[in-house]
Amino acid sequence: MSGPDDKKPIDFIRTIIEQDIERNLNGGRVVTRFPPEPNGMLHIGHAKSICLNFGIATQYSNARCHLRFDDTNPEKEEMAYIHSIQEDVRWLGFDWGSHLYFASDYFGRLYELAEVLIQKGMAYVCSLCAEDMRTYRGTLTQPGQESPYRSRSVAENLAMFRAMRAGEYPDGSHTLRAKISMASPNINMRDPTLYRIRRAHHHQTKDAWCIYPTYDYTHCISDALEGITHSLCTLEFEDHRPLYDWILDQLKEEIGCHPQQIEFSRLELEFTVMSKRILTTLVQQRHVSGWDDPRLPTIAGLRRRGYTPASIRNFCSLIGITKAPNHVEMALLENCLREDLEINAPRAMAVLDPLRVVLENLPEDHLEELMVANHSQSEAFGTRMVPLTREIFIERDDFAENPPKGYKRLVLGGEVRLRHAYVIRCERVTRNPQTQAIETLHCQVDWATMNKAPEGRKVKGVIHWVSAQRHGKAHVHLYDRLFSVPQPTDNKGGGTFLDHINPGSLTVLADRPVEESLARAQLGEHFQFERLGYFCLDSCDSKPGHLVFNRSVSLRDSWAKGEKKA
RNA sequence: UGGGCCGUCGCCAAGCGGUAAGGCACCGGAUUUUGAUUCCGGUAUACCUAGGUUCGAAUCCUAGCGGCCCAGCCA
Repeated sequence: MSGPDDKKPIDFIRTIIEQDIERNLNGGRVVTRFPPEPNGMLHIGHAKSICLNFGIATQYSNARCHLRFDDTNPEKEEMAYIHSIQEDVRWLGFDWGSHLYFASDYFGRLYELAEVLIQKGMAYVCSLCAEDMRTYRGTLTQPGQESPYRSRSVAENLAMFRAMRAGEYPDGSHTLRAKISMASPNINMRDPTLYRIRRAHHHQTKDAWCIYPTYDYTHCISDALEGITHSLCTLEFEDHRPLYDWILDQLKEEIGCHPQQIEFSRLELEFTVMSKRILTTLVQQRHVSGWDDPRLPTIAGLRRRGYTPASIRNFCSLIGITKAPNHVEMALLENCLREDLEINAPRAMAVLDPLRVVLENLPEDHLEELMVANHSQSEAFGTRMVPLTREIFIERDDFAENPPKGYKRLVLGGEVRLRHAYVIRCERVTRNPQTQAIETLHCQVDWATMNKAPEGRKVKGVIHWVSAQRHGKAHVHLYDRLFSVPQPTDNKGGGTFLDHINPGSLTVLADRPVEESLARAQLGEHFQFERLGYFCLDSCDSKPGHLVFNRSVSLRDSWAKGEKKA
């Protein structure tokens, strides 16, 4: 791995870790973990966490990072996500080596430790139904009430918990709860649930269990069993830290390892959503084509859109790690991609809105095979052949009848350079007799201008083109932001995120002329279509003979910017 | 309104008592066969506000103000 993402920034978490290393805490070892729940696909917010956790593991000498599936809720989880998550982490460029774990690996140990808690009088079986438990919990401002089952004897608790495990009770009839304090101002400490009865088939443990441990009980113990030193999570778990610590404190003799939980703020990106629930809704209600829809901030979507692992890693490095709420602009992400592809994408030409041009001083059968550079800054990209013929296509907005001030492209009677080829002059236009729309431009090439500046005048404009007689065809997908407002989930004035979906987020252009060489493009391969943007061959819809290009990101366009202002 | 957390340029973000880094965005200008890239230059007397401590405060203290999270047998 090389590139800008190698510059490791020092954030408050790394500062803590470096202090811990210096003080020889944990024998100088650093063990982190990335703990996804397999109930959806990963998104750019997860990438932030992945880059943090795995980044730390690669950066310090005595360090490693585990991939652990937090699979304690079988009803919502699927095997398919377990595969896609691993694929995404690997694609981002990270490796967990042999350290692949499942929280469900620890179900046996977790159960034993629950009995230990019961024996210590620190947990009890509660027979309140869900609704009653909510009432007993109290509110933000009022303390809760103790469950009437709170004082069951150790023996009774043990017997009942064993019966729960043995399947002697119906789903939801009892829970195992920690005995902490119903008066705690922290609601998470008001006797939180540790185990619930759920007859659900688990993707890993199959039907071995009918009781499942909760996140709060499972996570801290899983961390401790794996010898995690720094358990990094997002801010919403800050209120859970006292519980994380409480459980491990009770089990000090049994486990003897107490990882440090440190929280950082989650990533918010403008004009999109990061909530798994909302992403799932968008997919299920078909507002997008699937989890890998190129408009989605999922790793799969970004990959299909044309984002590169390096660009995403660089982005994660640039946004930093803090506890402050942050809403990062899309422009930063886009810039990271441009920065990568500017150096790494070969160039090609395509015309998205074609206007026919006849080069009248070329013979009908003119065929000039131009060898052009695949990258004007780097010879390593080699060359390709681009055929020049009498008829070509140029971009419709590269010609103007009434040019705005400062227009550098083609006008009637004016000159422009055809990229990699000659300077041409536009002599006249012909129109559609019905609509009066311009149909064809009639131009003359200046033979003296191949690889040479024209004599006695300056030609400022350069436009791209494709032969009308020898070209390939491609469908081109143009993407815009999925939502029309910066924070689609902020609905203070009523409504939902669905009200902010941008109806113009996808534009499909069919059968556009592209240069012949693109027929050899590989799935997922990146190109810069000169003067237009970066595109990548769609890994899903593209087939041999049927090219589909996704626009990953447009080029910067200071002209369009000025135009908009005028 | 109980508890937890946060507040430095339009957006991220350094800074940890010695006089406001950097990136993105934006605005100029140079070079350019991509109006791209590259290159130069500009952009917070100011760090939520008000007091205080100090020779000196974004950094320490006090009081306010604003924002985010928490009442799943979700994670």
